[in-house]
Amino acid sequence: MSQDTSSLDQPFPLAVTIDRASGTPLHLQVSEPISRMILGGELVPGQLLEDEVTLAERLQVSRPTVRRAFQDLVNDGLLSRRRGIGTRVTLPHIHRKIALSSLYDDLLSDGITPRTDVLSYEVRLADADIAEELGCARNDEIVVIERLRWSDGHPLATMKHTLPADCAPTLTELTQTGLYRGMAERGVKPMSAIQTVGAKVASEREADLLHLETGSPLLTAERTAFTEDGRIVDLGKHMYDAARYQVTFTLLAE
Amino acid sequence: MSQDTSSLDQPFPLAVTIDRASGTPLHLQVSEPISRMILGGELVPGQLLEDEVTLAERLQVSRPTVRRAFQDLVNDGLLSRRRGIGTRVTLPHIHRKIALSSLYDDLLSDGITPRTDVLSYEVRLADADIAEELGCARNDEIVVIERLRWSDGHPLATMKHTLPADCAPTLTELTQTGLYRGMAERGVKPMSAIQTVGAKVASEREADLLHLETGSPLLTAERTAFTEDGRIVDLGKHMYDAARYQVTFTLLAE
DNA sequence: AAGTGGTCTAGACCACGTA
DNA sequence: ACGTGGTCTAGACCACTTG
Repeated sequence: MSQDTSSLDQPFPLAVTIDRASGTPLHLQVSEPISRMILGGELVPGQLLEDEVTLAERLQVSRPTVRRAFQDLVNDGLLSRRRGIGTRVTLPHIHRKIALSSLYDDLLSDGITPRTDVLSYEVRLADADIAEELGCARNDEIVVIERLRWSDGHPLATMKHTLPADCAPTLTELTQTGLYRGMAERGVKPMSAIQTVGAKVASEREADLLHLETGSPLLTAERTAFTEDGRIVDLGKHMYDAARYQVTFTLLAE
Repeated sequence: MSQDTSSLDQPFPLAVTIDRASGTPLHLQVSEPISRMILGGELVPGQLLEDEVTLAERLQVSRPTVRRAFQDLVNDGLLSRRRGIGTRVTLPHIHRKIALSSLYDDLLSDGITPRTDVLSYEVRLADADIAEELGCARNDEIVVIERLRWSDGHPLATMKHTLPADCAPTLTELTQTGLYRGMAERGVKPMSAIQTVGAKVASEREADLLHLETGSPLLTAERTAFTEDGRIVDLGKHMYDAARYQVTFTLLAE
């Protein structure tokens, strides 16, 4: 019977300290350490946390402040709360919502990958179709880039980008620092993107580029990236070797 | 110049009324009408809303209550707020986060689709591998179901499910009401799922089932569905005709 | 009955963007 | 200087779950 009262059911003594002199908001001083402990594995799924009243007293902050911190963590999928029950760390699969897919990684953090070749870099004028897709005017200057991404010594993906010329890095910047970093240096920061994933079989050209047989399966991704003010700053059409690349994400009911 | 002060920049006179007698929380009585107006197109992207102080006065509720309502809508991606600026309806592409993908639809609302054939329905005992994947014990009873989903008179997907026997609908229920409804009738409600999407080419059997040529591209989805308490209640392995099915979703930075 | 989270109030002060 | 949202407080009452 000594195992019946599992340590999971004992409120975890959260090692959180509040510094009222630091500029950071109190609710963040509460939520961030907890978030780190969960993501770092120090706080395991199912672990019960202190109730909000007790924690507020202990930290000498108001209850709404602790509530705000806990609620943010619930919205991030790290905690789950039930009235009359308490607050617990959610089950691990939910956490992946944070980590997201590797497709998401390459939205913001490329240039880190070991090798990305630039296959072509063209400056053109937008025709009617491109203008429509990019939400720009006809004959606006655009840049079309084709790249080949490598991983573990093998080609992993072909990536084709179409973007307004004023957002695009120069060819030199592109090869040296990556696409999104080059855009950031122009003050262009994608804040959201809508993405469609599908499948096709490799054409002869695609197979050549990716070192595959013609007819091999490819995972396709079409992504439209937006800045905060709604401007379209990148149209990406990518093709991945399906044998080596998949997309994982979490779905929540409701 | 008369167009410079666009109607978007005039605070929208929100038609919200508060009923303190109704049991529904005040913050919902504020946020839900706004949500409906945005999703319904009545409130267009870019529209400025009343500031929270004014709205709180007008509705005779406290400022934190209005804040709570607005913050929920920000978390849903419907509003965006900037200090010193105000609160505006976000740009339309963000709203799709709500609608999610059609893969998500068939997580919870199948049985609505025009036709789903049951190809096989087997009761087995879990071997070591299945037990591992399902998080159950070896030799627990499990049910393995194969189905074929149709759309517009053509087969769209093969769907294979493995689930604990006590979660599974009977064959009769399955054919009459659909899988997830049958599970719901057993009190089994999937609350979240983790899903991996990839691509492959059709084998001879898959091609036959889907009325395709061998070697046609297929979009694959493997989904593990969980109840709120973390129990695994469905392992799905699905294959879609890539020519007719894609997955769309939204990515947000940070 | 006791303990939990859920809701709500009426203030206060601050940081930021604009004019 | 002004108006906006961001943060914080110290209470209060309610609804749900468990012993």
